[in-house]
Amino acid sequence: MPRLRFAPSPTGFLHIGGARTYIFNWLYARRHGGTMVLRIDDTDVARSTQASLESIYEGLGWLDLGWDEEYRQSDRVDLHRQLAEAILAKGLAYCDAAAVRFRVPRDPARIIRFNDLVYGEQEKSTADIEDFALLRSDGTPTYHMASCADDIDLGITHIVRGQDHLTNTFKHILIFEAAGAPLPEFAHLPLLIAPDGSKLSKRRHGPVVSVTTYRDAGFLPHAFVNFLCLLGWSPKDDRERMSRQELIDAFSLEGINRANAVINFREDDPFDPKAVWLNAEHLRALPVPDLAERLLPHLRAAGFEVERDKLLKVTPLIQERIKTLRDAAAVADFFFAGELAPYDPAELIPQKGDAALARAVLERARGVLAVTEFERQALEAALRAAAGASGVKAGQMFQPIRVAVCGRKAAPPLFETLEVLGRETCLKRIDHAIGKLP
RNA sequence: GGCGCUAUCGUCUAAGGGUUAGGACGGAGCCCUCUCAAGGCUCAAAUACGGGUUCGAAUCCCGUUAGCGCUACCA
Repeated sequence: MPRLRFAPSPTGFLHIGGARTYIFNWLYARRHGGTMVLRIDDTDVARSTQASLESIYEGLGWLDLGWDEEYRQSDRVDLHRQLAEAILAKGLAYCDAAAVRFRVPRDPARIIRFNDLVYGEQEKSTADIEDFALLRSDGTPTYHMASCADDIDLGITHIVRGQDHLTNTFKHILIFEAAGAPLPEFAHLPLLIAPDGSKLSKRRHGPVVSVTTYRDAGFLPHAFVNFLCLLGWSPKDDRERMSRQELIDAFSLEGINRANAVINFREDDPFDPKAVWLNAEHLRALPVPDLAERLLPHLRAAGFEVERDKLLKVTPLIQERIKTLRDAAAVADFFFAGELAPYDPAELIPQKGDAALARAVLERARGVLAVTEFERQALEAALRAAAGASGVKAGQMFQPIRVAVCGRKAAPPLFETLEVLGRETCLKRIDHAIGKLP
């Protein structure tokens, strides 16, 4: 059974490139009934921080992609050192000052080859590889040493990682050979880059590179994972929105392409429009109770008092009007706010009408709403009839009512909205609106 | 500098010798409609450049250009 690993170093926040690497490893492991290993590569004690370790757990936890085994390199230093010593004892490395350095066989030079599952046949002459450190002068293992020793010890069969490691792989093969270990399969992933072609960095690009930013912005983890999968990989059949199971079933390393992928964010629009669209797609596909449950914390965070029963009624009205969970606060505010935010009374005036018409319509509507059953069909019938009797078009009747009860022109369908709001609130808001008119 | 990798609409991608170079996002327009959405339809938009090979090249080869990576006792 294949064994995959994700080996982040806790020297910064989990960023989206790392998340994508994890996802591809995870997908491959699940696709082939393998094991997913999380290994924290914390050999650089000086740069490792607890905060970034927590950000890794936080980010991976949110993605909802579990791992099966977990290790920390700092617990395994003896193992790394032993392998380094063994290589030294075989005469394949030498002491350089106090450090131990691998002696790359250059006389005669030989060609090292491997077949990358994404990039194909790779080869490089040892003449172009310099001797590299295995152990630092303080005796601690370097990344190359620790990583290979662990990959061997943990029985990793597939190393799937960023393309920035492609040329390191030749060094790693040398270590595997020196250790007498079988070679794993290698697959390198194209990198995620910024619109200007530079690599993603927290310093230059800000929070958009951090996984938790997407969580906080109201992305669904399954949508976000779906989006990341589509960067550098495709199912080849035009599918875009895919469930977890569909991703697992369709995933293959051979389907990954080789060019770096741009994540399309801008300063004034920090999220890739396709990520936002895909999120909206997943949002719409969610059963109402599920969506309501996810909306709840975001609405409460925005300061609204929200009861579950009411939210269950509001959710279907906003489901296709929000692109992120966080949008709900702005779209559904009037359902939960005790008092409407101030709005311009001019909004109450319908097309081809004036303030007098608005007042007449609202007064008429008030009369109707005072006596009609608060159920969408009854409301629609009664208000349409009222419009006809007043000699105004339905739209001219509905618009002032909508603004009066919602505080704005863009809102969910009117009759459903009235029904959810209830008679008392609607009458109160219409009275208020009439009062605002000159 | 050396070594390596890459190049299809603005972006993500499909097509891997024969297609009007397909889809999606985003953009424009139309339809639907109580507003806003959602949905439907339509339009604009690409094979980096130059040489080969071939009856035929986005696709294979070479070169150029550009971008990226590695070249640490960072990972």
